Amino acid sequence: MRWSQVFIPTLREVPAEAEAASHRLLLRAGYIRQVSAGIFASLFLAQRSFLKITQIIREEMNRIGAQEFYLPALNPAELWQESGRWSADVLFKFKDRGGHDLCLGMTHEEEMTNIARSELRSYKQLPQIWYQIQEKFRDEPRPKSGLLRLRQFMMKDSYSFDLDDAGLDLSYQKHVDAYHRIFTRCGLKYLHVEAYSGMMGGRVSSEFTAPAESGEDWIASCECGYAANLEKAESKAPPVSDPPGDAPLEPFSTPGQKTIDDLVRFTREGPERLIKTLDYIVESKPVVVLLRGDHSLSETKFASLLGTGTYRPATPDEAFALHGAHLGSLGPVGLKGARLIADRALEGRKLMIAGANRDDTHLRNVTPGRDFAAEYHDVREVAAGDLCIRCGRPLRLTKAVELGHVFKLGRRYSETMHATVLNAQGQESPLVMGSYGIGVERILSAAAEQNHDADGMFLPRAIAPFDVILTAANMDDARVRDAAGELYQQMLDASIEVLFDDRSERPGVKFKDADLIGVPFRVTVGSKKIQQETAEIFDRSTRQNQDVRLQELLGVLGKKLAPSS
RNA sequence: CGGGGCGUGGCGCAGCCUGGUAGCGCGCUUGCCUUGGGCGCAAGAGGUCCGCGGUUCGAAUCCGCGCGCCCCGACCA
Repeated sequence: MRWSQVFIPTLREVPAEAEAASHRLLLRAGYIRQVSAGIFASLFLAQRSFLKITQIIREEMNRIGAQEFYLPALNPAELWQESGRWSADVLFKFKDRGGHDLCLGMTHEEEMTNIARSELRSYKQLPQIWYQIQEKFRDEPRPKSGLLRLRQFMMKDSYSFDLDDAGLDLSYQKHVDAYHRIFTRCGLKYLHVEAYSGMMGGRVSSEFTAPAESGEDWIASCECGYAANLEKAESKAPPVSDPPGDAPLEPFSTPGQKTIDDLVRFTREGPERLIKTLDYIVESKPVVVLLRGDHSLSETKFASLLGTGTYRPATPDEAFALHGAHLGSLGPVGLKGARLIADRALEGRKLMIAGANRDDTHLRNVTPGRDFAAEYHDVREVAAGDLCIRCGRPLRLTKAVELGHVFKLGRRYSETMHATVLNAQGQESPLVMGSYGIGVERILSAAAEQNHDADGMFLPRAIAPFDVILTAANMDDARVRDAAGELYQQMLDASIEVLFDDRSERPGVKFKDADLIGVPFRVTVGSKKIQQETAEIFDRSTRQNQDVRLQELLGVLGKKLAPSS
């Protein structure tokens, strides 16, 4: 391709709305333009990149025996009403001219299951893995960060159908293997982490995430290999020492001391010596949660434990009705009429401080187990400084972009949608399903996040729109023009994907653009060096410049391109 | 959905407080010049000042109501 003939609208200045690095860069480099919140047009460079990414995905999916489909995004309401997801508020819904309810698919469990149930009859047809690479639509409450959270986006989603759990385990593992190959081939730094499955999800799920500044997920990881999404991550709190011996409960006056911070100042005890009492109303019943003063509740763990997402913090009036005291003096001792859940970090502790359920009063020497009985569960969010549950070393917390999610769905859809096959005994048996997604735009965004500097991007070769940019420093110099033209032809003949910058711009402009757009190598032909029959090969990621004789250039370049191909 | 910010040629911004000719830089067009890191000179083109309503002799500017976009939080099958 000749730059003079293609559309690559690079920007010198950054549009004000772009904050995330990948968003800024992809705009400036002329990859994308925004149409509306969370809706982007992919221009020439972006589309080239996406085609490379989807090709890698396709090859690796095909390698595990998955079959590519193409399904409609436009769905009748009935399908979603049947699965129970019609009420999802991120689902785009509307009516056709006949007044029929329709929606745009946000994933394709319903459609895939629908095909499976009407076509799969026998266990002998299993296992099946079906996938597609298609647009998904989600009415996100808050689209953001360029291509990182979109309302319309491209997703590879696959679905496995097995007769039993053992089969599902196998299909799941195939996907995990394929995903490792996909993200490795895309040249990304990534982590495979344990994930929270969501209220509607199955039992097991894990995510592939790319550490990046603009990521929305927090990942806890350890040298020993343990890694989990913060929603799911478990940890040991560093040990805390309580006073020795034993002592009876002792109320003391704490006028006006309401928050943990207040009490820390007032009592001169550390926050880890306090018990934090939180009241929730769960499906109209009160649930009281106890945490260490310096810990915070993980709402996903809490919801997961409750088995429902229908809960809210209690109002001050409701808390008063339950405890006989106002917020700020609540505690577990003597509490009746509520389910009492304590975080595991309180197990085995003693002589702590908690609210007395009397206004402006707290209790000293509160000892879990002796002074109140609670169910112990892990309900707190991992905090900086916590230790790995496997090996005891300190956990790292990293921001990351979720690239892919693999789920063991089990029978959630096959049961609600009656998708069964006959097993070897001739009995109807619900299909055991898995679902597996990859966000295509997020791969490009994560690569930009991970591979950029002040001047622009240096994308991994496998997903960069071109392998090489051939820069003719001065098109008015006939020797330069001829030599560059010849090199261009040689590269085309060698199947190197080359963008020939033949514009009659000043060299500075061309170098700036070349640095910006994410092509891994630049070959520069200039007036001075052409007289020595040499040109330069510039490695964008390392910024190493190398003079190479013209007749050797193709060979040297070929070697540089080879390793990652 | 709560909090904050912004909306003025393609992009980045000033003007708004204190109402009276719509401006600057970049980009774009043409000519000259220059040619290894966004060069210089000159001449141009390009604007429903987000929309609607109100106040006023007069509104980009003041008031009201909307809409859009960004950020933080909530949410995220």
